[in-house]
Amino acid sequence: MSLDDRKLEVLRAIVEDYVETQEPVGSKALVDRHKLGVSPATVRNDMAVLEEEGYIRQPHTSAGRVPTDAGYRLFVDRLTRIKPLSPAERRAIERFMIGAVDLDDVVHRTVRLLAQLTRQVAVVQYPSLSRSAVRHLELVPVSTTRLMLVMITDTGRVEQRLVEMPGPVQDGDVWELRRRVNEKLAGQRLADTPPLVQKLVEDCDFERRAAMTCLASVLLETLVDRSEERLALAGTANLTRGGVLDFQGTLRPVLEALEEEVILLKLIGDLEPRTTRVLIGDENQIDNLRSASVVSSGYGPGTTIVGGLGVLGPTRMDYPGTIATVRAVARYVGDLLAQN
Amino acid sequence: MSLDDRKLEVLRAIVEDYVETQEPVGSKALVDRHKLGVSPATVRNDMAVLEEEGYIRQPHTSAGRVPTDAGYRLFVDRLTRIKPLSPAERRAIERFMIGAVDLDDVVHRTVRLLAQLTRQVAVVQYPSLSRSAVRHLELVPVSTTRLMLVMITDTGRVEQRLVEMPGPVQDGDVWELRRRVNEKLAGQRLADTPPLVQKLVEDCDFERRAAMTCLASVLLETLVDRSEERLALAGTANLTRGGVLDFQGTLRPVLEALEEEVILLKLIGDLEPRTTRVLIGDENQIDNLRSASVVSSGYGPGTTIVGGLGVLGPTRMDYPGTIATVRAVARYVGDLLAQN
DNA sequence: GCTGGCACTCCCGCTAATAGAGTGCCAGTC
DNA sequence: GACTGGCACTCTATTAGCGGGAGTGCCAGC
Repeated sequence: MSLDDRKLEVLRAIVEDYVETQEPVGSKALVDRHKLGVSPATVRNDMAVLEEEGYIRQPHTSAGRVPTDAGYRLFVDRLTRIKPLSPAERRAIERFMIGAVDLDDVVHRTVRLLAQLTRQVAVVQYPSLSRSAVRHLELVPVSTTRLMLVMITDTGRVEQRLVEMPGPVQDGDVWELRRRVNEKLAGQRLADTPPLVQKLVEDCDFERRAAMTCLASVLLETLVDRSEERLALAGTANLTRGGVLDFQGTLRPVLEALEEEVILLKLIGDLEPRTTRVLIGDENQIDNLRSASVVSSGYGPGTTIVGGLGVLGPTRMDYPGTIATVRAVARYVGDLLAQN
Repeated sequence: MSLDDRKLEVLRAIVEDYVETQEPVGSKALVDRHKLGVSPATVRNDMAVLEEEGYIRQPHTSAGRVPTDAGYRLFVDRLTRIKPLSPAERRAIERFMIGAVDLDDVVHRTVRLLAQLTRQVAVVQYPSLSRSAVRHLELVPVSTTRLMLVMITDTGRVEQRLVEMPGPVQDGDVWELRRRVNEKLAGQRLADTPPLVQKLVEDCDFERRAAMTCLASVLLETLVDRSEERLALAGTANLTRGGVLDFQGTLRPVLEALEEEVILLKLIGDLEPRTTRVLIGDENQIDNLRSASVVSSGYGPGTTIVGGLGVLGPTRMDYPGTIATVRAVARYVGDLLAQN
């Protein structure tokens, strides 16, 4: 038996009411609040079917119905009415972001904004290094045998790292190294650099070979492999909304998960351009976040993606609203980056 | 009536037991667990006095006693037996910190280490800019009219900021600006720079005056005033230990406070060299953290302080252990910085 | 295929009763 | 004078029992 239109309508009503009231919703309450044009008994029959199909369930016999993860899934995929952002929200975004002064600032403002608008936990990934291009590499001597390597990318990220040289380096050497490195790497996307770095060493004249090898290993190891991703987080206090009801009793597992960068990156990583992804319940594959949903989106100038951002909350969340907000913020940040 | 030795001993026993069991402690249990050499009745009399003096209280008639903030205060000030770190803990510190590769790494490892060892929320302040000295300033052209200003400090912090120039700048100009700025500011403590920056502008030849003015304003505004402090936070999941009993019901206010940089800075700021500060309950003057205590310490090379770090938990915390750990970690990080 | 009616189930909130822990006080002892 | 054992008292936490109510499933009728 397939689901006719009315059954879908019933499902939508259940989701909407449950999200709002946080209480199992019964047949009577449903017909009262929504003009379904049929009697409670009919709705009950529909509910029985929806339950059999796995879209809703009863916490216990003779309680109202609650959506299952599958129910939310169906709701998000087929029943979501696009909810345009209110003018107030649009204004809020602009007011919040205006005057952002550098990348750090943009990211911090964004994450706070998201947390505030959605009233959930927000996560913003810094522009990913591997998807950025090198704008300039700078070498600064900090002692006779140590250089500070500073990399500036086109997305505004600045990464630095100390390089321990094999022996004392002269100003002239630094100059030469800087010239060569920039010549080869400036303008290249980070992801494409490893072979170029390799080549740099090979092409180097003998006397600077050792120094360049040092530099190259730091370049490879640090700027590409390690610490490649950074994150900002905000709004953890929002987890306590809705009492202890969401997240089955304890926040502990959720808070633990939020401390793991790897987990967060997984949640908001691997996104398709121009789409907003919704992971419901254990779709996110993370044990600690069984009862959480994640709405995420990639951002970047134009249709490219340089990083991800998103929002985490209880499965019982306002999907249409959250999706709209996340999408709008992602777009706004992308435009902001495009201006640089 | 003053407190004789036995009464103090009773207070200590109460604090220790309560911290361990999280339950109000009664006279009988006390004499059983500690060899006080007197009968429960006697202890009860002592308790009555301690209560009158405000060091302990009863949650309700005929329950055991619980320490008040004043009780903890007395305990920390006069009754704390110094608890040396276990060899395992020492090893843990070293194992954790070894291989830290740059400042970011050091700070992140430190905050995680603290959270893990104390099983509380940990906060680490990045070396404060105002207490750092400029090691080098670098100017990197990113377009014809924009420079990236990068500042490297002796504490390892690297700050960068985009500077919008009044007009196109040539390589030679950049060179000259860089030379002048470094000549004047390198080696200076950040706190001392404002007048020097002022001087830089005044001493500048006419043709570069406009550019230098621009640069100077960014130097002042950004590197000294704004974003001067950064923080790392870890271990929020530890707030959920001890159920909902600590923090009177909700974590909400605590989580909210932890999101405010200003508040955190206040908690671990203004520290005396070589001391560990303990703020108990509302001694910290922050409404949201009435039922929290903070143990903090300054760190830095030698006896100087370049930043603060600390731990936040319920007033009912293991003070001797936490104090020892915080102190040890602060010292370790200080030594680490001294090596650079 | 929809509806009204009805019996049934189960949760929730209320009250009452009980056990237990701990106290304060007092009279007695060293 | 300080300490102790004994005792009555108070308050909490737990358990059990008992409607009220919301919601369901099913069935007969339209």
